[in-house]
Amino acid sequence: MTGRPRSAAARAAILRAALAELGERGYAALTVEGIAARAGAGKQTIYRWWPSKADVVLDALLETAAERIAVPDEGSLRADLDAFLAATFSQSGQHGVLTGLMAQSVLDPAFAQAFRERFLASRRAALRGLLERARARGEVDAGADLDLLVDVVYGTLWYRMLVGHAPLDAEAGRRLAALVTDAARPGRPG
Amino acid sequence: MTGRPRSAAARAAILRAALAELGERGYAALTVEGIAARAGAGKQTIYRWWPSKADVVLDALLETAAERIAVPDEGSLRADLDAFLAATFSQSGQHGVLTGLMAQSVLDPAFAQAFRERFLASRRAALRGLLERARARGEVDAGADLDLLVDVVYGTLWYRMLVGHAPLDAEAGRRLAALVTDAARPGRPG
Amino acid sequence: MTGRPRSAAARAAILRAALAELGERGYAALTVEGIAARAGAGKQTIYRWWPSKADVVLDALLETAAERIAVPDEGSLRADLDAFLAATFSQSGQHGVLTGLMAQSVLDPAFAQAFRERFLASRRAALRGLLERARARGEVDAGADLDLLVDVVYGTLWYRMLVGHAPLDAEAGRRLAALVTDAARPGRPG
Amino acid sequence: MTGRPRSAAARAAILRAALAELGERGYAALTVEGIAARAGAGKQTIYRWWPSKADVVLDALLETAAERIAVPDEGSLRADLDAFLAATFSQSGQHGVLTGLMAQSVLDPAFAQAFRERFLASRRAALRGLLERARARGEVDAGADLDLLVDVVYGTLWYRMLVGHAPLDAEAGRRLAALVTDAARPGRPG
DNA sequence: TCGTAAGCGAGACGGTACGTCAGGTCTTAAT
DNA sequence: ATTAAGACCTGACGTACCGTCTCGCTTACGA
Repeated sequence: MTGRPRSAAARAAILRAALAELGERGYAALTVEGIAARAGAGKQTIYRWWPSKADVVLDALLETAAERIAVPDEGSLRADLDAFLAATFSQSGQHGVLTGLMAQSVLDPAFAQAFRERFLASRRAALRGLLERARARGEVDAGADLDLLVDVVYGTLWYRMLVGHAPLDAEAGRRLAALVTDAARPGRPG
Repeated sequence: MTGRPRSAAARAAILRAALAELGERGYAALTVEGIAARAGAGKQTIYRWWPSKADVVLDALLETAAERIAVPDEGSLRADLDAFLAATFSQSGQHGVLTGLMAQSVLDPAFAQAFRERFLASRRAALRGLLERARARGEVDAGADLDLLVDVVYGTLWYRMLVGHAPLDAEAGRRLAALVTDAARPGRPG
Repeated sequence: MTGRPRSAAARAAILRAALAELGERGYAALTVEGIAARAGAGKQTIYRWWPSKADVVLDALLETAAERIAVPDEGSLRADLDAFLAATFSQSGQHGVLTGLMAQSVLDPAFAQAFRERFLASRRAALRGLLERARARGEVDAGADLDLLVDVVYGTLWYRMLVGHAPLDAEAGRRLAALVTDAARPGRPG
Repeated sequence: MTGRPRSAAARAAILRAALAELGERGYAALTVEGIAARAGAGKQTIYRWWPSKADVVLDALLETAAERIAVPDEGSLRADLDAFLAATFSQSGQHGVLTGLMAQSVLDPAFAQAFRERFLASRRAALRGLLERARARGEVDAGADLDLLVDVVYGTLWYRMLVGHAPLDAEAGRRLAALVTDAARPGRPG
């Protein structure tokens, strides 16, 4: 009736192997066979629990401690945005993984939903919370479209990550923070 | 010594087949074999002239008349941006193709360069030209980071195209145009 | 310390399921998983008691009442052989099972021994007993190689079952009985 | 229109590899992957030309020079049969291959037809030709069922090969030859 | 004008990975 | 201790495409 319970060891080994393969070979070269072989797991065990290799990577990513979202509270919108973007930009080692997941999300609608709901949404919520706090302090126009502001910030980040035509460094973060702070200020035209 | 020249018919048939497959099956299901079969061409003919299937799609896309970039000149930045975004958003039928190419560009660095230089660059240049005209008219701060503004506009567009969490309609275009116009206005803090 | 005794119900369900699968799908498609699923038994229960799926089938076969060996005693060798072959041929519904077991016995030496000792041997002994009785009556040459005669009879049967190039009907039985009766007669050259 | 022609080298390498794997591991352990790997061929190349691994083995077997059928002509039925059986028994190294093919032929009807028509039929025809010659010489009863005689000979051989309960040596060949010669003699009862 | 060099459709080739199936082993809770 | 359930590792299956390679056949140049 009950059956053998799922092996936590196998799950951990698979997630660990996925990250290792990602690091060594990159997202494009990732294969289910490779992950299974490195994890000492059967392919079936992967297919039993994850619909695609991208879901494995997503789970692995979400379990990484470094993935915790920093929500700064510096007292002013500008300082908060600076800190938020600096924290986000500092994880540049994961750009390859993130863009790989975004690519997969384009190619596989089922994964797109998981990616949106389990990864992107929490980051959007964090940034939105930051903006809402600023609005409560009167730093953001009461009628501002906060979702659009979130999209402007993350859109610019993702666009540069994906296209790679411009740097994602501290200076870029400061300029983007300044632009957004200004665009959100009270009294702007609607 | 010269040999038989390249067949324009084969080239056209291949591009046509690529677009047809794209339309019927979507980017993820695209295969070189499928394109060749539908075009009545040999696979070798494709590999002889294009390094990857994404390059075929890119060529096909660039040859589409609808792909011509509209660079409006309405007399004011706000009106120009409105028109520019409206024109861009109206091509929503191609979102699947565009996001597919972006995905491919993540997975294949060689294609990424082609995509950046042959597709994205000209669109960025068009938008930048629009902003430069506005700056010459005094509608944009002299010290504004025009490249950042371009990234903000295209970043937001691509982000919404890729994630699909928010609409890309006329209203969204107007709000984005308003935000950018305001952020670029002279006298804003740096 | 003795633990739960073997479940007769499980054993019966497994044998029943094996026969049912055999009938519906044929020997080649038989799987331990399929038998277990249909029997509502665990795979382990099968592996605990039978070394291979063929052994399950062998047990199932040996338990079938129809499998009882008819050893006729009609008073003459010819009549006995006729009856024996007629009885054997009449079980033509089991040809698929029998040839399946013979195939398995080729592919698995461990099963081959079980098949030989638990199934084939008793049938050979029955036929040999029939011939010995005939020899005691003087219908068979004292120096005849009874084992060879048994092989000739069963060899011809199995060959036709396996190859399927010629019928195994009443007429074929009579001809074979006549041939063997004649070949075994006293006074034949050695 | 034509396409690249089939590679004779690949075909030969595959047949050679199949025989080598057979010799080293036996029929039961034969895999398409193993054959492909040893032949340095792609699996698809095997699947393109042969419906199953057994068909590969059959082709390999038919190409072996040692497989030529010896049809002796010694002047008398008894001597012919002795020679025929001796020649057949001498190829005992191939028993494993032959029984493997017979097993496959039980499990796969499509292969059964190929095995019957391309392998068994020619051997049956050779033996039948030998018996027909004897009948023309008056050594075989005019009304004898030659097909039954062929089945008796091959049936006995196959039965001993498959079951392995009795030797297939020169002495066994002589006894079988004697039995068949006697059973076929003119004037026997019908 | 005619050879020849390259392009062309076709399709076989060696590979890699896919997602599935079944094998035989193991680990639970329940009996 | 045995059972049903079912997860586990293993290994082979047959398929899909990859990118390369030969074929026989055009086609247009240039000697």
